[in-house]
Amino acid sequence: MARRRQAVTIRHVAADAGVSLQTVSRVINKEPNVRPEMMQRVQESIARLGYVPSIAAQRMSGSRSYLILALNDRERTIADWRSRQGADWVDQMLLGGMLTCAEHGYRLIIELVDTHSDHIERELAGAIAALQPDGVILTPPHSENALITGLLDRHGISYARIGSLAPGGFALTMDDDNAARLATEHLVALGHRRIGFIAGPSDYELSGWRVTGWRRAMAAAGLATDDLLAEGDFSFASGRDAAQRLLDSPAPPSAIIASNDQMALATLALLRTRGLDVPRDVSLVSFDDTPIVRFTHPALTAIVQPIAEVAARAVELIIAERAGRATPDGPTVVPAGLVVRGSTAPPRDAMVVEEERG
Amino acid sequence: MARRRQAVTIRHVAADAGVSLQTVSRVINKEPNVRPEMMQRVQESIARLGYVPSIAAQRMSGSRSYLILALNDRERTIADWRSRQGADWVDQMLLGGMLTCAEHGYRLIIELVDTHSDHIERELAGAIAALQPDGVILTPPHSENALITGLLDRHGISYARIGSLAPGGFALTMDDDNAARLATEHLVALGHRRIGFIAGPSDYELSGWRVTGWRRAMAAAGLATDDLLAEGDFSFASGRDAAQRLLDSPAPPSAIIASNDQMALATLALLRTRGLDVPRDVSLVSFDDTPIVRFTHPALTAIVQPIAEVAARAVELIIAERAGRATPDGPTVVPAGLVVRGSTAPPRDAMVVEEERG
DNA sequence: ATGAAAGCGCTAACAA
DNA sequence: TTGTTAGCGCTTTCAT
Repeated sequence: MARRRQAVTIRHVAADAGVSLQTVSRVINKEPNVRPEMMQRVQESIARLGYVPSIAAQRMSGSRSYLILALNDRERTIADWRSRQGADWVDQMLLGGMLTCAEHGYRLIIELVDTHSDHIERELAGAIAALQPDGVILTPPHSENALITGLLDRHGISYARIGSLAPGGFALTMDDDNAARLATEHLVALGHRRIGFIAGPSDYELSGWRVTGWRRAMAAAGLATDDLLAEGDFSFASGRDAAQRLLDSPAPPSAIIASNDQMALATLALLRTRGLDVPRDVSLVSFDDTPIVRFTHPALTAIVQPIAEVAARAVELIIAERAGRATPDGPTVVPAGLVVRGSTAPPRDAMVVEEERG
Repeated sequence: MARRRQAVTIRHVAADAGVSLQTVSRVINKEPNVRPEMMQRVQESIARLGYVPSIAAQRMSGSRSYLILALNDRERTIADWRSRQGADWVDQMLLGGMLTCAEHGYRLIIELVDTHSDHIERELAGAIAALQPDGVILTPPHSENALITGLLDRHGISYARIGSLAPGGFALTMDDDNAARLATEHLVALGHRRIGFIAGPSDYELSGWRVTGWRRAMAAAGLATDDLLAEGDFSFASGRDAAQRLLDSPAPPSAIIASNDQMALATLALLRTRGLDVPRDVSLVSFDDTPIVRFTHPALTAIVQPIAEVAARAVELIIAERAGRATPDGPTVVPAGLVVRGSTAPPRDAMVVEEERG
């Protein structure tokens, strides 16, 4: 294989336009101090020759690599891919992040990192040394990882943390407390009074926010939350256990909100096993709205996480900072939504009351 | 932002080990002509300093960028991501391709390209100029695109074509004809004699292979295929139309094989609309085995496409070629499998016969 | 507002 | 087997 060189370089453009390399560079980088007529002449040459700057060369001399790294948990991501259960977190990140990158001439590279802390610094340091990314997007459960943020701070690489409100970098959330409130209010409006909540693990900061949202909405409706909270770890098995605890309590809930899809599916399966109908006997709301919850029977009412949009915003923040544009001080909150499907209905007793009335 | 430089460069390593830059370079690239003791000394320095070569610099001087591009159809990919129907093609590509890349120090970058031919050359030429990838993986329907392969040939970039048997680059298939044969034989073994086939669009070469596999298996079983073939374009709507044609024929099939999941789901929905039970009245087999077909009622018997493995093999072929290792001449065929679920059963008449016997 | 020179980190070609 | 030299394509100084 011959040594591969750039077909068209800045040199060709400079020669074609009859200007110096610098002028071309200035045009490429939209720098000031170029007369409009010069700029146009150069841009015409660029278009005519089909010139595209080499990212490698830009990185070599300048400070930009036009690369943004999206860090995802290795174990969980690979497990999701292998199990083919329809989790589409990475796809949604790509949808929002990659397309937004493309708009600005950047590329998004998915990078998997081990949670195990021995590896994490070496791995990330290696990726940084190899790629010299202009920015890094952190996703749960790494958004709060001080080892990671410390490393990035030391390297002067800007980063965005999805699902975090901590200072340092750009914090973005998907409005978790509000989302839980939405789900709770939906059930309250249907007439439910005992609404159980299956929380996620506490190493995800957003788990707490969701509990808070549920608690607040319950309190606002004058409802108690004692004995109505169970914690899982986002896995199917833990969801089943949590649901079991809720259902076995002296006064079981007439509706359950699960903090993610796997735990909601586990709850659905358990309810079916016990001969309980959804939504007639128990209503069920899921977080995430990954593809599969549309295909269960009944399809699940779910909180829609705006993953694509939050990824897009994260990219925009990183690029804006590098471009020297103003960026917000506080966290960016992208609102979540609620999709009502077949798994929520008025509780049994409420229906009886209605029937008695009628 | 300060001009960001490499923290540890080849220079530091050379100084630390007391050798020349070139010797370090040779060790990094596993080149010959380095004494084992030298090599070890250098490797120790590399480990101690935590040195990782800059991909940008490697690309600048050498011929390798350690980047592999995976080309996917823009429109279809974005539609899949947005619709959140569980299509996990990209995930499976990442699972196989990215992890294999990582093993060899490469990175996989997903690149979306427009099918529209005006754009395709400019876009790809731009991506090549910007990234100078060491290899490109083509996926259907671009695997056979002469505009693309011509451009890659001219640039001397090695490429792999998934779902193609054409010469030029590395051809890989997922054993489509055999897969269709498997599905057909499964139905034949259950006692079906009229097995309908919904083909994919003809711009996907693999559509034809699947039809061939079905035809051969039918012929081998002594069964006719007249009036049992309908063509769709992989979309839900086209699947419904095709299923309609099959079911409205004078002698409708007792089993249907659909060339992808969307068309299978459409067939399932149509059958339900017509009050036909799956699998009691009609058996149904899908291609692809994307996540959702496990959650339909009944779950669908499906051909499992080894997307991850074929992506892994594609990456390996590209890397092997660049490393000067031997590569196979012919196409690489990765076998597909069949997962039997609830959508296939003996046909009604066969059951009647059995009942009469019993 | 424009240009010339220096060098980023690394490897290919050549020399020793 | 090892080291030296000359760039790769671009952006940063610093001149003009």
